[in-house]
Formats: sequence, C-alpha cells, structure tokens
Amino acid sequence: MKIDPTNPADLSAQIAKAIRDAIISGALPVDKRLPSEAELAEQFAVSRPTVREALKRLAAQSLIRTQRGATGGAFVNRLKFEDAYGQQITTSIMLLSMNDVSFATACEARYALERACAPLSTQRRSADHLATMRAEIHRQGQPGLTDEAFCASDVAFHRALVDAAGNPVLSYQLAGAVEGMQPLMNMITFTARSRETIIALHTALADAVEARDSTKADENLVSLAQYSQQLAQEVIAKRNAARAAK
Amino acid sequence: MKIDPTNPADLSAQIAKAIRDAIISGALPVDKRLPSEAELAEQFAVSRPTVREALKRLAAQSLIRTQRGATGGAFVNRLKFEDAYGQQITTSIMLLSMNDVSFATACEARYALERACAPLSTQRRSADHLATMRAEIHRQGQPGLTDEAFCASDVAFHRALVDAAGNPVLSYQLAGAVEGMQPLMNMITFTARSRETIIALHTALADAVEARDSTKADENLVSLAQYSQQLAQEVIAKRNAARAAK
DNA sequence: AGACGTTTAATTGTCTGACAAATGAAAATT
DNA sequence: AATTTTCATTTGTCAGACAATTAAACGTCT
Repeated sequence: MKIDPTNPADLSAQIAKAIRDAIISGALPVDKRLPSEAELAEQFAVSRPTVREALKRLAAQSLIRTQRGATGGAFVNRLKFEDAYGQQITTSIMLLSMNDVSFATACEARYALERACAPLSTQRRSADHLATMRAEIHRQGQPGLTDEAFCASDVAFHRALVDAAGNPVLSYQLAGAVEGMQPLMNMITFTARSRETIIALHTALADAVEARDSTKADENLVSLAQYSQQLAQEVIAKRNAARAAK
Repeated sequence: MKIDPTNPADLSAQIAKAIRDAIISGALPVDKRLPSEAELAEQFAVSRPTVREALKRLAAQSLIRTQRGATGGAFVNRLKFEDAYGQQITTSIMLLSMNDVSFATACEARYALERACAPLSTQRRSADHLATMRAEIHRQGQPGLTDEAFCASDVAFHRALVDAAGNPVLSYQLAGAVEGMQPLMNMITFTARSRETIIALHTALADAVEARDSTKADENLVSLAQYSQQLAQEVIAKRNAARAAK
C-alpha cells in the first residue's frame, strides 16, 4: 500500500484508493483491523486529518466501520446486501434525475429486468412472498390512498415479486431498477380508473405466480409495462397541451 | 439542512446526510456551488475538519466535486453513467466475494439479466456493436491467451451485447452483474477445448444478433449459461477430489 | 480465590490555528 | 489596449490539543 508523494494534492483520495485496492485484492480480509489513524499517518507520511478524510471516503462506501475505545479502530466491513441496496437505490435515483432519462427508457429497463426474474419467481415463490403481494394489492385498493402511498405499495409489490426469485444477486440488481423509478412514477396521477386497471393486472400477476404459470406472469408484466407507458404518455400529452394553451 | 447537535458523535456523517438529502430533493441543483467550508462550518456549528470529512464522504459517492482557487469550492456533480458503472462494479465484486455467493447463484442472475437484454439488442444492434463482438471473438481464439485475458475478453463481448440494447439504464444495471462475476470466472481454468466450445457459442450468438433473431440469441445464451455452470461444477468437483485425497 | 469496582491506556471524534497551493479577479504597468 | 503583477478567496495539508469511549489491567473487598 503506497501512494505517490510527488503529487501533494488529493492525498486522501490516493490513500483511500490504496486501502480500497488492498481490500478488493483480499490482502485485507473482512473484519481485519486497520492500523490506527496515527500509525497510518506515519506509514503514509501524512497528517492524521488527511488519513481521517481517506477513512471517511471508505466509510461512505461501507467498506470499513469504525469503533471507538481501547480495542477500537477501523475494521474492514463485510458488505451486506442490505447496505448495498441503499447505495444502489440512491445512485439510481440520482442517475435518472440528473441525466434526463426518459420515462420510456427507465420503464423499458425496469420491466425487461423484472421479466427476467419472473420465471424464477413463479418456480420458487413461497407462501410468504405471495402473501406480501396479496397484502399490497389489498392496500392499493383502499380508498383515500395518496398517489405517493399507491406508488410505494406498487414498489413493495414488485419487490416481493423479485425477492420471490430467491436470488439475492438478482434482488440487489433489481432494487435500483424498481425503486429508482419511484420518483418518476410519482409524476403520474393515478385516477380511480387507472388504479383499478393496475390492481386487476397485479391480481392476475399474483394469480399466475400462485399457479406457477410463468407464461401468464410474463404476459401480465408486458401488459403492466404497456399500461405504465400509456399513463406516462397521457401525462406528457396533457403537459404539452397546457404549455401550448399559454 | 440541519443536524442534531445533541449527539456529538458522527457529526460528519450527519452533515453528509443533510447535504445528500438536499441534493436528492433537488434543493441543490446540479453545478450549484455549496457554501465554502468555512461557511458550512459556521452554519452547522462545527469545525472545518468536520465539514471536510463530510464533504469527502460525498465526494466518494461522486455527488460533489471540488475545485481550488478563488472561485473554487464544492459543486454538486452531475452523476454520469460512466462514474456510476465503476461504483456498481466495485460494489458487486465486494458483495460476491464477501458473502459466499455461489457461482451458481451469480451465474443464474447474470444470464437471467442478459437474456432480458437480448431481445432489445437483436432489434437495435448497430454495426459497431456487432464489430466489437466479432473482434472479441477473434481475440478469444488467439493462441497463448491467458485465462485472465480470455475472461476479460468474455466480459467485453457480453458488455457489447448489453450495450447493443441502446438503453443506458440497462447497461448500468448489467455492468455490475457481468463485470462483478469476473473474479468468480477467473477461478475457472479454460482449456483449449472449453475455449473452443465457448467461442462457438459466442459466434452463434453474434450470428443470431446479426440476423436479428432473438429466439436463437436466447437459445445460445441459455446454452452459455448451462456450459458455464458445467465448467464451474467440474472445477468444484476437482477441488473436492483433491481435498479428499489429502 | 473470586467477584466487583477503579484506574489506565489506547483509540476515535472534534476543535483551534496555521501555512501552502491554486486560481480567478482586480490593479498596475507598459 | 494588452500584458503583467498583485491580491483575495478557497481548498489541501499539517501540528497539537482535548474530550469521549472502551476494554483491559489493577486493586479491593468478601
């Protein structure tokens, strides 16, 4: 683990990279304690604040955790799927909001990935996953539900579908695609009529999953994708009409 | 943007969260200059090193960039897909290596997602993407190629297939699944015979993409998935045999 | 001897003050 | 008017200090 001392700028970034590479290469195994900040400062020939900035960079990526006290220090953190979900969702939201990604593009990606999950989900779904899906469908039918709550329930429904595949790697990858779309979905106003249509499709999808019928599940996902695109187009059309009227 | 002053620990994490939330909510738009470190220190009633640690956390996530000089400072960064790729891949590699994810689970996820891309790729593939795929196939056939280089070319081939779908969101999500598997793939020793088989499947896949035949492309992906699983099982079987012999 | 409270050393978290380096704007000079 | 110089601002880094936390070492009492 060495840094380039000739470039006296970005020292903390260089140190963070050196430690990160050591973790990736396996030289620093999980739960291994790093040297203390004072020792690291001496090793890299920098001051303690600089070392601390480097450690905070790593902590932001959940690569290390720190503990105070006599036997404390910085430890290589076992990256949990749970922690990675959060980062993945944040990054997805940022990407979609900052890069003018169209609803159509994001929606296409989301449903393409979900359709990839569906055959596995229909095979492996447990009673638990199915119950979650049914519960969310029931929630979606309740009167007085705000659009945001309806969207959140929609996300939970689809998360259950994805998790039913029983593959944590798939769940992780899909978390970004499904949850990252929520801000875009929130632009849509769900009328009572459109909610009915979505709930009907969700029910049919849940039925297909219960019957372990992957063909029907796929058909329903295609219908959901098409209907989502249609709703978004209506929103855009209305907005354009309002703009033209001005 | 406020923090809880009653808890005098994790101040930098709290400040980072406050700023991150402001960025996500849109209160701080892209390219907006944050207050200077001295001003932030005053606003949050903390010292400058604490503010700096918070900013480094955000920089580690590519949420801000900093610039020295008179008109410098920290600016909200437009998160590029390119930047997000790198983080995605690093996180995926960590997740797979630290959580005892089996080759079978990772492989299943990867090919499920790739099959989701394939129909779009066959529809939209450009001559450019096809040329990249052909070039990587050619590289894979060269004698004297190390296993690592063969794997890297395999990844490049599949990246081209994914990018051919013309959906940056899909490419981003798939980057983790495809490139994150590389360390696992590197465990496999590719004999001349197994390379031949893989190259034949790649060629058939490229042919299907060229002919815009999504059914054939899907069949070849399924075959590739099965063959990858078979190779991995052989490696595991050999390893177990060696262990039993001891 | 064993259980329990106390001290102590190590470590992170934070603060203060300082200087160096970069950089654009303003001022001075040609 | 163009160029050079100066200057103010801001980040990057450093040194030293103290507070808070924590577990181990130590001492004391039963």
